[in-house]
Amino acid sequence: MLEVDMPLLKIGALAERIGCKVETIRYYEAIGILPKPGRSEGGQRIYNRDHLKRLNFVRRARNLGFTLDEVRALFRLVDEKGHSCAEVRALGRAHLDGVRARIADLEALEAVLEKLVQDCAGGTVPECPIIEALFREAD
Amino acid sequence: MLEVDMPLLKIGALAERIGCKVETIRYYEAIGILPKPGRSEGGQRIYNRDHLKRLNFVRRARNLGFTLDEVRALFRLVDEKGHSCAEVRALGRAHLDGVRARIADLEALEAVLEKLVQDCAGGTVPECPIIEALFREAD
DNA sequence: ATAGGACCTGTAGTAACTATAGGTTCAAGT
DNA sequence: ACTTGAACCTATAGTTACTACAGGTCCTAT
Repeated sequence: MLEVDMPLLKIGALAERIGCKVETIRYYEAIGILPKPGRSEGGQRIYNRDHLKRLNFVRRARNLGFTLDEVRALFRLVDEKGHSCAEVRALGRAHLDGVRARIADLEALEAVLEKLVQDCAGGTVPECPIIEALFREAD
Repeated sequence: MLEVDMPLLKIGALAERIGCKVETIRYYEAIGILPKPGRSEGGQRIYNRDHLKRLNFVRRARNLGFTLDEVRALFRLVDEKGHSCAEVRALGRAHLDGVRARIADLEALEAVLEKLVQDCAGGTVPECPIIEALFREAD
């Protein structure tokens, strides 16, 4: 019962389970996002349930748009005892603010592009309003 | 009247005029986005009105979220004779579609984050709903 | 004449991976 | 037991669009 009875995975199986590339897992290990796993006699990485959970955490957080630095911060909160849920929420809220700012930027851009594309009817390139708009305001 | 009577700028003045960094201009030249300018006797870059207009074009397009590859494509349409405005519009429309897709993604993400942050009340980290959500669905 | 700011080239660093090269280990089939 | 080939290993380079050095040269004003 040393470590048996839990699913031990090699890197390929882990990658498939999580739905990411093998290289990504090795990359996360190299930059210290994931702990170094044990190795087989031949030197191949062997992962246990903990690694699986952590990798899953990282991928879910990444899908929510958190940066790896933010993931690191989240892990610190999880691993060091004595942190409050409020601290986690603060990180989440800051991230949400960033997301909203990006949405606003993109929507402004969408409006400009929409107008540009609408104004562009037929004609030839020299009079194309999109090109005009891009060249405009130069000296 | 060889080339006099138009404002000749050194790289620093050009950068200031456009509002970008000197290094960015040299970078654009290195990757072939901007044509190589003339040089002074001492070897310093000398820019004319054409360079100014092109750099302005690049920066405006970048601000609208076009990639440098898209800018290259736009320049090709401008420089090669015989292209129609419709081709430009097609590029613009494709780009607009990309922007809209990104907005949709971010809005979905916003909804998830919003819910996560709302559910997170007080308590300690082990029971924090954000952390729970991130660890969940692992084996 | 000289000080120092602007310029030069070339290289490395950023984020978050992805891809390649060249070599080893493992598991299945004969 | 042996062989094949997939999966693994390390290390390095490439991606995007810049930014930031380091170490040296040029220009301009005093």
